[in-house]
Amino acid sequence: MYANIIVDISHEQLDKTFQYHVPDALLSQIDTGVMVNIPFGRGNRIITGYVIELTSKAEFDEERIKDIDSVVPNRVKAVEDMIKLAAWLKHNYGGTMNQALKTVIPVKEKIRQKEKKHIKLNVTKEEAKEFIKNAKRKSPSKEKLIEYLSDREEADMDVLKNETGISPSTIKSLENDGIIQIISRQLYRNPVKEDEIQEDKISLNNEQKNIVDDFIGDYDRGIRKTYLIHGVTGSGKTLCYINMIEHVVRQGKQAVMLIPEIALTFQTVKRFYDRFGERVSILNSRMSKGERYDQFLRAMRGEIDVIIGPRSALFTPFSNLGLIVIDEEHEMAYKSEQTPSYHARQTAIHIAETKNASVVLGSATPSVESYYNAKKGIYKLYELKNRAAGADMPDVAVVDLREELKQGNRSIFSRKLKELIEDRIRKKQQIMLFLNKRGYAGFISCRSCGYVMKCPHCDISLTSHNNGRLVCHYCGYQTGSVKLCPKCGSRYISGFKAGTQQVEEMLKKTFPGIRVLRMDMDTTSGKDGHEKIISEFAAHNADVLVGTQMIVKGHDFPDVTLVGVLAADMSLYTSDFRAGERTFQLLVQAAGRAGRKNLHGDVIIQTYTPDNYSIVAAQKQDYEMFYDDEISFRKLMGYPPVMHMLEVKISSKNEGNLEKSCDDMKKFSDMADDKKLFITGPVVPQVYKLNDIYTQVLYVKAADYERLTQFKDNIEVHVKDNILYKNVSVQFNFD
DNA sequence: AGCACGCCGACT
DNA sequence: GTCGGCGTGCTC
Repeated sequence: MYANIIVDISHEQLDKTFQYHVPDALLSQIDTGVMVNIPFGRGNRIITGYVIELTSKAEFDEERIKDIDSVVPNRVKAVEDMIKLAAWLKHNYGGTMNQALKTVIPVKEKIRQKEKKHIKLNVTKEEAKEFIKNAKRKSPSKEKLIEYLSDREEADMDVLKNETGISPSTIKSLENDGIIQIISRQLYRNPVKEDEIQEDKISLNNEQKNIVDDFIGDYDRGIRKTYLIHGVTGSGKTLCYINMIEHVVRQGKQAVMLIPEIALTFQTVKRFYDRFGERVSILNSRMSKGERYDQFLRAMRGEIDVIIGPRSALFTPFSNLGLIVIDEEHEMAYKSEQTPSYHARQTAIHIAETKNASVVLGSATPSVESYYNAKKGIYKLYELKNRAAGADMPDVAVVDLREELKQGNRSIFSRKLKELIEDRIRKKQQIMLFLNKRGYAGFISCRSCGYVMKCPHCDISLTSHNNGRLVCHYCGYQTGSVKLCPKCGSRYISGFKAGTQQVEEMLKKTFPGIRVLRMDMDTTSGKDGHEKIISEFAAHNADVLVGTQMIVKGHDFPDVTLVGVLAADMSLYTSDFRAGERTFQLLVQAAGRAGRKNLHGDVIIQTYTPDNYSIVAAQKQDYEMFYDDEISFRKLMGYPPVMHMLEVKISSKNEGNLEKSCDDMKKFSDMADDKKLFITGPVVPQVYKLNDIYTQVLYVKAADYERLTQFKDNIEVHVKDNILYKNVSVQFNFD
């Protein structure tokens, strides 16, 4: 038996696995994650490493494989758990063990940044120079180093190496001579700090109290399971989470609170600080890797009880985890886009099982998966049906844009929306307009021949921006505007659908004097662009906020009493099986922005397809109705959660290679005779070419999830070291 | 990272 | 001819 081991040395060049032989005597003690002592290097000095994989096959010159020396006693359990978790990720989502480890453990190079090494003279300049003079032999390198150090108090090791080119062995040698001193210093990075701590004394209302009490009852009886809180926007889910977490923390356990990145508002953070003070920590994408690594260490040392962060916060090494909360659990952000493409919900439930913790999911529009599981009794379902502050639900109206066109209204604002906008301006209340599209005028097409301007690298339509240039959103490719159709030469080539910029211009034209703020990828690219726009709008520096998805998520503006969805269909047209679900979620969330205090809210949904069930259900704000329609569609088509689905992405820069491997991949279709697997493809997806990389996709469906992971394993084995797959990458995406 | 190998200039 | 400094490359 052999063990693949990662060496516990923080250096990039050693960031790979080494294979060791497991002596029979240790066989019973060795397992994935176990920390071992191994002989390493020419001198066979003993160092520590972690077993990440066991295999019977030697993948290295057998003559040169050494034996594991021993198992380390009193090991750090947290790290072993992390490695086991990485192995689980690899098994369930594919990819290599190294990729899995990197998602779970902060990458090594960050450790180097944390421990900055400095050197300084241990003796006076004169003594040092004397030493060199009296040395038996000349040593120019040492002299250079002493010269360098004479000029300054102390020197940064990295800088010194860069500037003088002095090698480590010179430094080492001088240290042995006692002339210099090497100091490694821990760099401290302080996480976000809140100055004023105010007690959040808002008490739970009855609905919330019932839920929290029931959860606490379960918890104290030792019941650990997954809960789903289905609560309308503004029903006070966060307050429930805080109370649940508090209960768990009081028992000396720790909690993870996951939030979709964009929803991490200052308000939410503050509420947690108010309750838990310094023992809360925050992770976010703007933090440096080093800062994140510090949070990792603080958690490991037991300095914090609660961590709030995006999906990666799941991997915080708590010693006694008691609860994982996932807010807005339906969000797509919980699914990783890189290999291993794990889903935070599924992973959280797995972690909770291994650590004897509970999971609480919360959403106003639960994912179909979660609701399905709740209905089947796998999760416990809690409902919050009322808005906490007592505000009533807004009125939602659907406007048929086809009808508007028939009546001769060719503007992007329906008559009803226009009327309400005027009304709100008069009342000095605020308006949000939501458009699921970025840029000035969407794609450019020829009205004569139908030709669409596309990116030569990505095969997707180019978007026209205000400056007249055409831009590819995927790769950033740019080109000048076109006057004549490149295909038929017609002059009738122009923009098609409205973008946020155009909406802004139309607003200014239609409602003279209106103050508009726009929030989309273009205006928030700056450092604090996002917050700046939010706070300006909150301060009433504008009447209307126009934006894409990001405006419908998480921000509360008490004076917004009108929300307009300009073209609800846009998200319906993306071609994946979750399009309906996403549209419903967006519409409900958009609607949730209207009328939060004691002001009544109105929501206008403009659409070309008013009969679509997602839109009808959104208009009624009826989740059950949406769910029933959606789940029968999923059942009919065999989509998740009823069946499970695996997407195998085969991609390559070389179109020929891709073609060959896809041909080869077809033979896996034969496995479909197995009756439990349904395989289609490989097929060419909508985006065939992206950043000069060609992709084809194979879809596999099965009722049993494990069948899919088996299938994935088969493919991984088949592809490995197969010349047909040279320069071809294969990636997996479950459900 | 840390060690040993081996080149090369300096000293005997 | 030998010794020691110092850069380089490898580690299952």
